[in-house]
This record gives sequence, C-alpha cells and structure tokens, in this order.
Amino acid sequence: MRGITRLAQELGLSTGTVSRALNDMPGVHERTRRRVLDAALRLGYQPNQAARTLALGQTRSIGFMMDLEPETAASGDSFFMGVFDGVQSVLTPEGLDLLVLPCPSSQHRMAYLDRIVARGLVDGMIISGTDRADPRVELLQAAQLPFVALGRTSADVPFSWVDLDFETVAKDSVDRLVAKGHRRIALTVPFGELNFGEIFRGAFAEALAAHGLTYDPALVFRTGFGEQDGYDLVDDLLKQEPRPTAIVLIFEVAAVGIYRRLAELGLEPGRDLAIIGFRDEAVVRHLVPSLTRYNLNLFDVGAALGHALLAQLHPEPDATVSTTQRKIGLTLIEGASDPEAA
Amino acid sequence: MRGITRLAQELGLSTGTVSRALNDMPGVHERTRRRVLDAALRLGYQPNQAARTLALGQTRSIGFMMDLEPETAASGDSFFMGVFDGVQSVLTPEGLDLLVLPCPSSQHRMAYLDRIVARGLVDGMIISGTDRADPRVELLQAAQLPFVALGRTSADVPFSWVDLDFETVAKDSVDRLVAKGHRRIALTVPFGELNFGEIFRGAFAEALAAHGLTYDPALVFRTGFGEQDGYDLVDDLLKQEPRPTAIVLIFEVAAVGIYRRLAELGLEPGRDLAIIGFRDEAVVRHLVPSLTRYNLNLFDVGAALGHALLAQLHPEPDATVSTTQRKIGLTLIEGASDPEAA
DNA sequence: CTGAAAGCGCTTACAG
DNA sequence: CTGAAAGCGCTTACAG
Repeated sequence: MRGITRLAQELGLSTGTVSRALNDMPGVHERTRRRVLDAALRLGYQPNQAARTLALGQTRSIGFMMDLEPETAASGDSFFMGVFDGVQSVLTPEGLDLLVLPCPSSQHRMAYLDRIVARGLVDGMIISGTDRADPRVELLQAAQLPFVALGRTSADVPFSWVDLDFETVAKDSVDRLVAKGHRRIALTVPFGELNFGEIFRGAFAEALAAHGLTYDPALVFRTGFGEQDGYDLVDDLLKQEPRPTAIVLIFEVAAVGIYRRLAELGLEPGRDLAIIGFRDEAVVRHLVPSLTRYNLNLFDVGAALGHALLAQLHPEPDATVSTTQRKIGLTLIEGASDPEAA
Repeated sequence: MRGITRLAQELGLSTGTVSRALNDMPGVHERTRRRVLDAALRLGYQPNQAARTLALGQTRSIGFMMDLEPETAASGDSFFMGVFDGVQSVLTPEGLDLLVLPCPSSQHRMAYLDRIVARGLVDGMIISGTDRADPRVELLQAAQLPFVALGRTSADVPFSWVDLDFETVAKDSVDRLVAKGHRRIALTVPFGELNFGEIFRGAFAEALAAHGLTYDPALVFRTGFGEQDGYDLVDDLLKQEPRPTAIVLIFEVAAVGIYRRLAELGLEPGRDLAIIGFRDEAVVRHLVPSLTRYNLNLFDVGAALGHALLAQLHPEPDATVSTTQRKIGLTLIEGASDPEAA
C-alpha cells in the first residue's frame, strides 16, 4: 500500500479526509488537518502526479518549447536560461512546474508539438522563435490549450504574446544614426521565416521615411546568428556603391565578426563603419571601440511570459479570456562604435 | 465520453481489445487491429498520458535537471543545447520524451529535485554540474530512480556517469607545455564545489610530477566561468615570482578575457604567456594568435548519457543493473597560443 | 466533520 | 480472439 492510502491508514482516517486536509479544503477539523500535515511531512508524502492529473484533469505543468536547431540555437547562448528563471519566478509560487521541451533538430516542430499536446503533458505552453506564419498557433488554438508565444506572427488572429520591442530599437537606431549625419544605413535581418526579421525591417524602413530617406533593399543583409555571419557580411557590405556608413544589427554576436573582418581589412569600427549592435551580452561587452547596443532584461521577459500564461489559466470570472500582447523595451547602452559620419 | 472509451464505442469493441490493438499486444485479430489503428488515426486519438502513467507505473519521460544559477549558467545554453540533441537522438526512438527541468536560481537543488522525484514526474533523471559531494546522488539512489550524472562526484559509491576526460586534457596540456620548455605552469579551477575542478587539479599535479616538476598551489587560480574572470586573473598571475610562463584553462570563455587584459598591458598571448584553452567554441575561434584548445562533440556526450540511461531502464535480464562510467575524450586543436618557452 | 463510493482514462490478468 | 472487471492513486459529490 502506498501513497495517500498508506497515509490514511497510518492515521486511521479515510483517504477522502486526508485528501481534503492536504489540499486545504474546508470542512476538516483543525486538529485533524494538523495531524495529517504532520504525518505527510514526517513520511515525506508527495501526491502522485499522474493520479492527481487524472482526477483533476490538469497537470500543473507548463511546457516551454525550444528549438534545438543549430541555426537558431546559437543565439540561445544564455538567452533562454535568463528567460526560464523569469518564468519560474511567477509559475513556481502558483505551484506550477516548468518543463522545457527541446524539439530535436531532426524533428519537425509541428509533429513534436502535436504529440506533446495530444498526450496532455501540460496545462499550457510557451512557444518561442515564431515564424511569420506559424502553424503552431492554430494547433494550440484548435486544441484549446492556453499558450503564450515568445514572439509575434504576421497573422491577425488575436493570441497572447510577449516580444521584444524591435520597432523601437529600429527607430531609435535610425534616429540616432541620422542625427549623426548618416544617410546610407545598412540593416541585418535573419535567414528564414522568423517573424521579427520582418518587423525589424518594416520599422527600419518607416524610420528612414520619417527622415525623408529612402529604404534601399540592397542594404538589407540576411544573415545567421553567428560570429562568422558578421564576418562574412562585411565584404558584401563594402561592395555597395555608394558605400553605407553605418549598420544596425539584430544579433548579439555578429558584431564580433564584423570587428574582426574590419580589422583584417585595416578598417576601424566606428570611424570607417558606424555599428549599432543588438542585445548586450558578455561576448560584445569588451569590444574596442565599445559597441553601442541595447540592454534587455531577460528575467523580465520570462516574468511577462509567466504572467501572460497565468492570465489565460485563470480567466477573469466574467469576461472573455484576457489576451496579453506585450512588447518588452530595450534600453540603449551608448558606446563609441557609432560616431558622427565623416 | 472521451479517449479510449469513445474509440471503443465507435468501433463496437471493448476498451480492452482496443488497448491491446493499439499497443501491439498479441492475441488480436489482424483485421481488428487494423480497424482500430485506422480509427485511431482518423479520429486523432492519442492516449492520455496521465492515465497511462497511472496504469503502467511509468511515465515514459526522462528528466534533465539543469541549474539556472547565473554563475554556472554562463557556460551556457550552447553547451546544453548540443547535449540535449544527443540525448534525444537515443531516447526518442525508444518512445521516451525528454523533459528539461530548470532549477530556478532562487531554489535549492535538493528541494527542487526531491519534489520532482516524489511527484513521479519522470522514469529517470539526468543530473548535471555535479559537486564533489553531491547529495542528489544519494537522493536518487534512495528513491530507486534510474539516473545518470553528467559529471562525477568524489564519492566511491558506484553510479552511472558520463563525464569529460579532464584527466587527459590536463595531462596532454602539461606534456605539451613541458615539451616546449615550460616549467612554471598555472592552472584554473572553478569556484565552489564542482567536482571536475578537483579532478583537473589532481591530474595536473600528477602530470607535473611525471616530469619531475613540483606542483605549486600558488599557481592554481580559482575563477568563475566568464570572460571577466579571465581578465581578472591576469594581474594576479603576473604578480607571481617567478612568473609562470604558461596557463591551462578549464573554461572556454576565460581565454577571451586573458587576451584582452594582456593586450591592455602591452603583452602578447603566446609570446609573453603560453595559453591552452579548454573547449572549442565560437567565442574563442577567432582569437589572434589562434588559441590552442580542445574539441568536444556535445552530441556524443548527450548520446552517451542517453545510452547510459537506457541501460538502467532495461537492466540486463540476468545480471545486476549495468553501471556506465564513461569519459568522453577531447581532441587537441593546435593553435599558436602556446609556443616554445622563451 | 468524516467515510464510502464513484470516477478520471488507461492496462491487464482472468474468463469464456 | 474478445469482453468484463479490477486496479493504478488521487479527488469530490453525496450521505451520515
């Protein structure tokens, strides 16, 4: 005999009473409750999760789907860890466990998610790395599973998401460079169908237009997440006529490669090419000249995801389920990599 | 009505028969089996995991506990992501799901693990970042939960682990430096109680002894995982009298900081201080002069963990459970950072 | 305030 | 080869 039955027998009570005491349900004598709690602690009793899930119809677990794609995983460096910590900070007090679900690089995202959902492994999901058109959103909606996306999609169906404020980063970067006399400004966007690339590009074009500058598609460089991608970018960029005087990045690590290639060519970051980096990270923190970049609080991103999910799990008594759509701001860290144009 | 009951009714069969058909049990008419499988596919039936777990006593999930401690997390996602992919590659074909369990930085490892284990969330565990004395090993043994550690402990109780071959890295590094005329060789070890620090130190001392050199505790530097830690190390190192001519690292990123600080001091990596880095990683790949370091196949590490775990889940019919203890080798990548001593 | 019993969705001896 | 029934460890109306 094990579990709650054992506990009940040990105490000479029924499992019903023990269960009610354990779960803080009303209608249990205070002395009884205390006896139960004491015994549970003493015997190290923990309710069997599967039995609980079956009886209650909920798992008390939240899944966080993460791609293992080497392509996108590189950016993962320390990004997700910070986010997880933030998510836990709001889920743990609610008694919810966070299960990170790594989708193998060999497996299709949809197949992976479909299986997770159908097996009823979690009460809610957080998905990340959203594509412009991301069928995972429809899958989760169809399954009626509460979810939040870390990242938007281009679809206009309403769903909860938390995303970085790419628009403001693009606008601030352009404003700053234009104010310093730059007119030919290059931009990086990700390979593939990741939605934030389109957002970034759109906001960038708008910001240029606001200054009466024209958006030149030739100055938009599709790159990967890595250091090498930044390196490879430089030669293409220098080939442009007239040569751009500045570049705005969307990946943290690319800056390192750009600095490296410029140095090889006898060029100097800042003087020969103004650079505004993306998220602050250990790797770029000590570049010389110091990189102008943005600070992002990963913990906040995670916490926002957690809250958005809770809002879906406990829908307001009256109204429709509350949909969260929240952009997290990044703050500028002034460096010396984007001086006045020559 | 839902789940298997619904499926059974749809087919005019008992749930028992449907279950047997679904699970490929013997004693089901071929035609019946086919009908069941067809209907399951058509209706998108997936067994409820909680019910299955309760009935079978197993979850078909494996947990991978990961620390979110900023201290150790810095070493990062990029490390774990590669490992996860390797683990999945052997678990997925067995129908096992991998659940990554991130222990919040605010929570005690033992409390976190204890809860996970007691709730019966997984059939097996992988733990990482083992301390010299790591109570998680005893906890898992006491709970009789199959587990594998990524990393050894100093305990002499036998349990399954997969670890990097720190001994060979230490020995090869020392041999190489001594052959190049170095006699005063410094070493880094991690802060805290991480077990591999002790292993690395021990192997280092032994290797020195094999060359008739004495191990000088003043040349052993305790450092963290970050770039800044490498930076901070340099001044202390240069203070030593006589000054060491070489250093062997145990963290990937430290090399970047060492290069940076040396440059500030007008010193040159290699010429003024021979450096052997640790694991090859994007961050150190383009240092100049190129860093001598080691390559590690993360996928292999993960696959080894997966196999070690399977060996525990399906114990050999006859014998005692097979314990895996496997060191994964790292291969030298020759660079220019450790030339002959002056 | 407490107990007996049904039910959550599966699996699996046990009959037939 | 198939069905009826018990059981996995919980929770929760329903009686008392």
